[in-house]
Amino acid sequence: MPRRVDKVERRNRIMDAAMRVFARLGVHQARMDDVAREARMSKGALYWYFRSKEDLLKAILARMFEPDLKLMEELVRQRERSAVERLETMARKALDSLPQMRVTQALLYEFYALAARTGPLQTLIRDYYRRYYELLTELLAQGIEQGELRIQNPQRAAMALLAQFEGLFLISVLLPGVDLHQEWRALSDEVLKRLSGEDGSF
Amino acid sequence: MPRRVDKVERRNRIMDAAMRVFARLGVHQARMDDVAREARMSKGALYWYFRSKEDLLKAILARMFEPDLKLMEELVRQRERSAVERLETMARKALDSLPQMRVTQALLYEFYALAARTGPLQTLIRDYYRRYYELLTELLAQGIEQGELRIQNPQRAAMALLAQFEGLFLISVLLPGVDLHQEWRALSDEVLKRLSGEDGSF
Amino acid sequence: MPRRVDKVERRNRIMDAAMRVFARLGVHQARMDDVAREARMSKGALYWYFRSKEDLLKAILARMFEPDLKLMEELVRQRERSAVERLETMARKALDSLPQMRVTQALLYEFYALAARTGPLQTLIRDYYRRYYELLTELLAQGIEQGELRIQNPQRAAMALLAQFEGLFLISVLLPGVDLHQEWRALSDEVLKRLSGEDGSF
Amino acid sequence: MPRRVDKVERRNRIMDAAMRVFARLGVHQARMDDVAREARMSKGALYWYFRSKEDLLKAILARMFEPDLKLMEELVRQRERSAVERLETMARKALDSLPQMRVTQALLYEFYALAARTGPLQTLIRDYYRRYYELLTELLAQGIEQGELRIQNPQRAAMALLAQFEGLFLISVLLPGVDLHQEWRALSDEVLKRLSGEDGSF
DNA sequence: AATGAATGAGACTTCATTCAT
DNA sequence: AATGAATGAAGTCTCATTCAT
Repeated sequence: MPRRVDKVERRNRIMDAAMRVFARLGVHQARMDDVAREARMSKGALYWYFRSKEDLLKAILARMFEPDLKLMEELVRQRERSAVERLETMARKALDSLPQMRVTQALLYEFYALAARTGPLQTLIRDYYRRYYELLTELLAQGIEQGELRIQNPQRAAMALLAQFEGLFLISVLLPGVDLHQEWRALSDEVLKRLSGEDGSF
Repeated sequence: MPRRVDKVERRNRIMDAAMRVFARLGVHQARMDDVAREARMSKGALYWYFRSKEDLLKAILARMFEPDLKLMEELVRQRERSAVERLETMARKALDSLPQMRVTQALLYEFYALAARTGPLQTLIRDYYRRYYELLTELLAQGIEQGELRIQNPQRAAMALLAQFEGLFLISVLLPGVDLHQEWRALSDEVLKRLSGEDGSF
Repeated sequence: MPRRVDKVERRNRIMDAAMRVFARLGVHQARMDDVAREARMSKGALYWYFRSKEDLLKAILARMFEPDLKLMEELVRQRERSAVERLETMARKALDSLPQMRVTQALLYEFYALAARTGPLQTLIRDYYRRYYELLTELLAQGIEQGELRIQNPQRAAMALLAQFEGLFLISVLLPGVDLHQEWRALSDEVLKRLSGEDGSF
Repeated sequence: MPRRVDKVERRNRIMDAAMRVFARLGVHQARMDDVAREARMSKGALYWYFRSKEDLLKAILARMFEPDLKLMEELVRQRERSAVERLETMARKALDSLPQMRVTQALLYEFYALAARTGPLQTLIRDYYRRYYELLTELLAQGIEQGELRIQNPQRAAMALLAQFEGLFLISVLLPGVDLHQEWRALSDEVLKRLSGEDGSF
């Protein structure tokens, strides 16, 4: 009767620790020793659950993106609901998760840097992002179809939306004084108004 | 009489090489050997012109940001010109430099990742960014003063502008299909219209 | 009443597996994990039956050499039989075991490499080999005594015999085309003839 | 004006050190640190001259085998000389190099163990050995042609010769008391006699 | 008796930096 | 000014062994 451990819990614990360490020191500067110490395990245990540092990084990436994708997929599926309402849900959830995003923001930009460079993670990150973009486009298309949204091109609108939120997020890193929470809410409100508004500014 | 080498030219050559290498491989993955080879020098020579890798990185950072700051400072100084015109100049210059930005985009995100993380470069990057933000705010303030711009808060408007352009830039990395040049122009046009427009959407 | 496992059978199973793995990968490159997998046990179980990897190796070594020694001891004891006949028996048994030797040939040379190097296994291997040599010498001495063999010095003859067979065996590793079985038989025949022949070429 | 060093001398110094260390501890047990210390260099310097441990091992292997091959090639080329005389030269040279062979004997068996096992060095070692075998065969063939040697099959004779000398060499490892020098000379004499003798015992 | 998990010393290799010329 | 060589700390990963159940 061997020692029983919850493999999933173990992997999550390591990923949690690694995210903190990676965010603090940067993916490359962080050593596996640091991760091990943060996870209160030996280095060897890390390698019991993850083949390599890169493997660990990929798992973290997946775990970061998948909940958002899941939410979007769910929202896109709810065709009976109004598109605007669903966009509001989305915006609210994003707002709620902002506090914990702060922790991983550094890590996120690390990932974006990786996305800009040919390498094993580039495709992965871009694939996640593209999927998110496609789902958002579909949601907007549904809104147009239902006559709720006064926009012409759901693809360009989706892109513009992503750009604005990503931009705000990035700015909050570069200009530390920015009150991300407040600006995010303001942007959400305005954008939702414009999407359904008559001026068709998207 | 020994030939005096042009120290500035030498430093620039090294920085050019380093930027290419850093953009290609990432700051951390790139070795000083790679930089030396790209610059067609010995590794030792690098250390004649730069104290360390970090020093080289800082110099590159400075050289990347300073022309933009110089331009902005110049524009802010030209109080006799219309603010909208000066913003147009700014937008056009940015558009012109887009092609070469592509090359160093990866490097830029590397810097942003560094900006998100406590460390010696964080302050430096944020300082540059803050300075740019302040100058843009001042330019907008001049526009308000001159009655050209129909916006309330030049600070928030500056932030929104930066966010939108940074956002678009980032999106173009994450969604490879995006035609950055075209989108950038479209965004510039729209934003300038909104800045001076009656709806006060900023 | 708990089922008692057969310790000896278990140890043999592990040794069999280890021999295959060691032969395939080399003693050093082979990991205890590999042995465990080959033996269809957990790694922990290995350590229930063997104190350490070295211990396992020693046990394998013993099990490889002892049957040959047993046979030789038995033959030496059969003083009533003709020496030539007994040598023939020996040669035939060796020939019969050639096919399975192929499997462990790599391992054998690993052992010989160890025998050439100061270390815990050196003495062990040399002791086995010396014992074998002594028994062969004794057998030859009996043959001389009985007037069957026309050789002067049983020690040198024993050494020469061993050298020739070991040499052939080694050559068959280094020159893959060699038909070991055929050459071995030819050598046996010739050597037996020369041992009892008139020319005293040993 | 950079520091000038003799790269060849440097490589040789490292190889000398590595041979001593490998022979003493075994290829796998020996660490690159050990080699570095023995060569009185830093570990980094080792990697300046050799890409990897395996690379170093290959270079050593080449340096061990090539002089013997060179000698054989030279002898085979000297068609005007009697084959027996040339074989005598060969035997004498081998005898002369015996003392230093002692040092690398352990290493040699390490190599033979590698030759018995699938891997990057197997082909290399076998190729050297095969070349040596072919050259010896050719030399014997010349001897037959010139009517000096009374043997039928130069290939089998070459194989038998190699087997006998390799066997003796191996035995001297396994039975430490053997006087290798004396036995080697005795074997050489006898073999040369038999090669040219009338009994055609090869 | 046996297992799956965990440990941690240590292996090879890399690379920013320094040195001798 | 510049070079090729050298250094050595540190990084990732491995693996014999031990542990808790």
